[in-house]
Amino acid sequence: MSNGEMPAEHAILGLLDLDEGAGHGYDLARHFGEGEPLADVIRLEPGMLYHHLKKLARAGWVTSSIEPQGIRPPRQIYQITGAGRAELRRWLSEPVAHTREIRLEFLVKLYFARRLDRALALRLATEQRETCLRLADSLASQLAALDTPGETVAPDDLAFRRLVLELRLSQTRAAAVWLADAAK
Amino acid sequence: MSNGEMPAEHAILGLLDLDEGAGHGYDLARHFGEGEPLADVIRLEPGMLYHHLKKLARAGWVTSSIEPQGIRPPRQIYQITGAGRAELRRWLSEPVAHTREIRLEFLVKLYFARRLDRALALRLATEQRETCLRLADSLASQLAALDTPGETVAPDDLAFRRLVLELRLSQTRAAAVWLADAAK
DNA sequence: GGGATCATGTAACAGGTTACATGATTCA
DNA sequence: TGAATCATGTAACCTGTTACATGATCCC
Repeated sequence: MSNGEMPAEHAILGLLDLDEGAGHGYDLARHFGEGEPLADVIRLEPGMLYHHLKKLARAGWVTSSIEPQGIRPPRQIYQITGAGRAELRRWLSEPVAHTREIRLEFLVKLYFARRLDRALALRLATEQRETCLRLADSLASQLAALDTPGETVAPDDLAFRRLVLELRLSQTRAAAVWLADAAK
Repeated sequence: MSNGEMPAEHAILGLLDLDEGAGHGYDLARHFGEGEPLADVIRLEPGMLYHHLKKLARAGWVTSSIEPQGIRPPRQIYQITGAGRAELRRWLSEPVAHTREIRLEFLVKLYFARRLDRALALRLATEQRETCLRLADSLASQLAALDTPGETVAPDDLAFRRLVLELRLSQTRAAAVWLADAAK
């Protein structure tokens, strides 16, 4: 679990929290469909959604109860718990560790932080930017270290390594610039 | 399978092709270990490596034979086939479709293209850059379309959508700039 | 004697995709 | 008559991660 902290599960928690703390699967699924802002960021098929709801229940972050509907099929109503809310806040307050996680996980965090608590969203974006800047520094020094050779490396390998680091650096810097804007 | 065309399998094909067309699992595994240029780009644990070798054999891209070693355990020697070489070339000549695939899949392509055929590497990087520029155009026009409102959207949703598109655009443009350098 | 190296894997688990099953109801 | 909506899921499959199993030999 080094990598990626279940953005889908937390998105479900976030949706429940926004929607007065309760909802059912079919209803939640609509938020991931065509035209919804979250659909541009994370995809979630019904199968996985119901799977995640059960996982959240096992973790104690939601509870469920059945609501009969008369003619229509009965609904499983999921209710976010105190522990669920605490977990959501914890998750929303932590920036992601890697540049590649910005596109999906960070954007999901940002979406919910913006609706739940504007100040939290600003703090999140600011800290994410600082994380990126630290990463950029590290990449820049790795790049510099390539030119002061310790062992002899094949020149072709060296050129390729430089390309890899330059790509990572440029992506990370671009993210930092964008984050300065997102933190407004 | 909309997404990502098995970079690990193709990396194995590429290693076999570089190494006179043949090799065994343990030997291939070393190329993904500490300090190797590919290790910065793609991770491949032994378990998955052996799994991929069997898949490649089922696809007809490699054949295998056992080489007894006397005292040491016998080796499964894998040999790339004509079909395997053709598949490798096809894969190496196609840029990736999405910006997020540049970091892993495109870099693997670039690594092998550079060692196998310099002209191919330049063509690949150039076409990848053009793909990125087209994507950037599309994102820019989606951004512009946000300001000419068809339906009424919540202003908060609109701001979030703009952020998402701006992030994708900045990442794609950064990749295009880097690719101009990589195509030299 | 203990750990690294050689060499090939299996097992368990986590996450995700695609497709399908059910069965009533409303709408064109 | 047929499609879409409501509502919940299962099944099969693929990719990937972590950890372990085997058993000899080489090196400190």
